[in-house]
Amino acid sequence: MKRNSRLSLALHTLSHMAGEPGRVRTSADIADHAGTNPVVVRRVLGKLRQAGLLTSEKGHAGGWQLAKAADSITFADVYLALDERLVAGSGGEAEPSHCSVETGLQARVSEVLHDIEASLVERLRETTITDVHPSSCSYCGS
Amino acid sequence: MKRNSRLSLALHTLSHMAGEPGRVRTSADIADHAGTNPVVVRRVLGKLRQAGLLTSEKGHAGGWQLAKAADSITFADVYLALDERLVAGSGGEAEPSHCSVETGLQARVSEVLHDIEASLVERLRETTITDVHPSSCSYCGS
DNA sequence: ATAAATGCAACATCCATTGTTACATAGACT
DNA sequence: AGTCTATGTAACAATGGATGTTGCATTTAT
Repeated sequence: MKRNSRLSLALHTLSHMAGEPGRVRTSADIADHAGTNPVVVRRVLGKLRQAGLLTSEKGHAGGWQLAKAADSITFADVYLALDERLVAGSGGEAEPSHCSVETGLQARVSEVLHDIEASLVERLRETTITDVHPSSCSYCGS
Repeated sequence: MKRNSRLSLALHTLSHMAGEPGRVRTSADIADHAGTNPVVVRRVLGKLRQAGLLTSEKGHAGGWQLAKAADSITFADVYLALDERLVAGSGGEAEPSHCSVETGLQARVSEVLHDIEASLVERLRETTITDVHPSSCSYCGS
């Protein structure tokens, strides 16, 4: 895994689940397929569960599963569930500065970044999890 | 300094220069005002010089100054000169994956991020360096 | 010559993300 | 009950990118 990894991992996993909705997957299985660690998987998917996109069951035969129809989950839902900010600096406020140039600057830049972040979310809202599942998929068997 | 720092430093410095175009500033002066290090300043401003936005002179009485009119320098020029990518993952290609789901996913996400990056640049193109210089500025005296 | 500036390389520090280990807890099966 | 397998979570290690720092060569005005 490298960059953008939380969002990639989340979308990747959800997409596979969309291809085989009934199947319960363990974090170990998912981690193995994604080339990462079960704890990392649980961290990421835990956020999706908090957002109501997934359910998890503990104990024997436990694991993870979609909480709702795949075509009702958009990329934006996933993105927002993860608290990611792909637009650097679009969250958080500018530090106060004694310099009026700096202050005015930050205000302008922040405004632009905030707008761009919003339009990113709008774009992500156009795609659902079902939109990316190809006909040939060795993992889910479809 | 914290995050977004290269762009902030660049815009901040250029804005001050816009208020007093004739004045030559050393990297030490600039670093002092911005609360950072002269070497960092030279690194950042060096990129702006490569892009033709600034000139620098070595030796005694050397320093930095605008290479062209402040109102002909947009935020986009500065942003592009720095090779920053404020939209994470919008640059670089996806790593090849054995998994077709992953591949399709990356393609979609990359497309969106690329578009968003482009619209960020468009937004930045709307503002020039002169647009952020306030009437009261202790540093440049204007 | 000397002083003052940039240019640049090499290294150190910091910080966020990811990866790892360990363990408590919960549920299914015998 | 007891065991096995899973999640949940905390604590810590490793990694990587950005920033900060030091040192020195080079250039230029005095």
